[in-house]
Amino acid sequence: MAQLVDDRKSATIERRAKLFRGFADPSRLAILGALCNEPLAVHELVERTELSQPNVSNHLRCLLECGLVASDRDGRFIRYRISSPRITVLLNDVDALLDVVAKGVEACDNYREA
Amino acid sequence: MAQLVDDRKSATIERRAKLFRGFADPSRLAILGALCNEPLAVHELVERTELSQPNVSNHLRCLLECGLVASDRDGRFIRYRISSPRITVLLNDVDALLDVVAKGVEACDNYREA
DNA sequence: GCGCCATATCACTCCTCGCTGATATGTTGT
DNA sequence: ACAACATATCAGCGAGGAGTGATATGGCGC
Repeated sequence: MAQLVDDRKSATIERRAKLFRGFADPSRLAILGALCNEPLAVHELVERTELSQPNVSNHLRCLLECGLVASDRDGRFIRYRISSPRITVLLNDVDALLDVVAKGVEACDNYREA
Repeated sequence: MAQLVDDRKSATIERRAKLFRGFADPSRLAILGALCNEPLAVHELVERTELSQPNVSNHLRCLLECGLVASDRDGRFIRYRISSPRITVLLNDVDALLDVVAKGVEACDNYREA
């Protein structure tokens, strides 16, 4: 039983970690940030994020698989949009937390200065 | 000016990404999760998370530098606590988002099955 | 002061993930 | 059907970071 609880707990933690990893990349954040304003096609995302096209496509595939974005075909374009307003909520709360800890986060050199 | 805006925007993105990376690790999530309930000393965290002591200390240093946790000396113990309730808010947001996308996240194999 | 416990630090290895460059698939007009 | 554009896929490279083991520091009681 204790084991069962542990398993459930760690399963939750693993899921959380995996979801956080989805957000823990500047390229994906740039894409999600752009999509929070309006749905966009891939080539539009390439323009705005200044990332390479394969790079954007790769990230979109990941985000799509994870269910963080959805896609609709529109002629030869494929238009992507965020799948849930909860994503926007999450990003806003991160900014709120950054209001408090931004200095520390920037100073922390345990991983590379972005 | 456009350049300035770009710089500001990308600086925001980099900060967000760095903060997300802080949360994007099962060990740190286990530590933060435990601390959300009550302040704990290092050896207590070691017991509950079943991580090695150096490992816990390393993560705590990082979390401390980032300002996500705070510490108080208490005799020979050092008691750690989360620094802001916004962290709890953020973790709740993630769980809320997981309610929607959990299946997709687990299925996504672009990064390793936690 | 000495041993003990609590915590921190460091060097090292391994693994994961992001980016690139080339190429494939698909869709639309003519 | 062909040319042009939009998007997806894949192999390979390179870097960042997590964990371990050994060791150092620091406070406490006897």
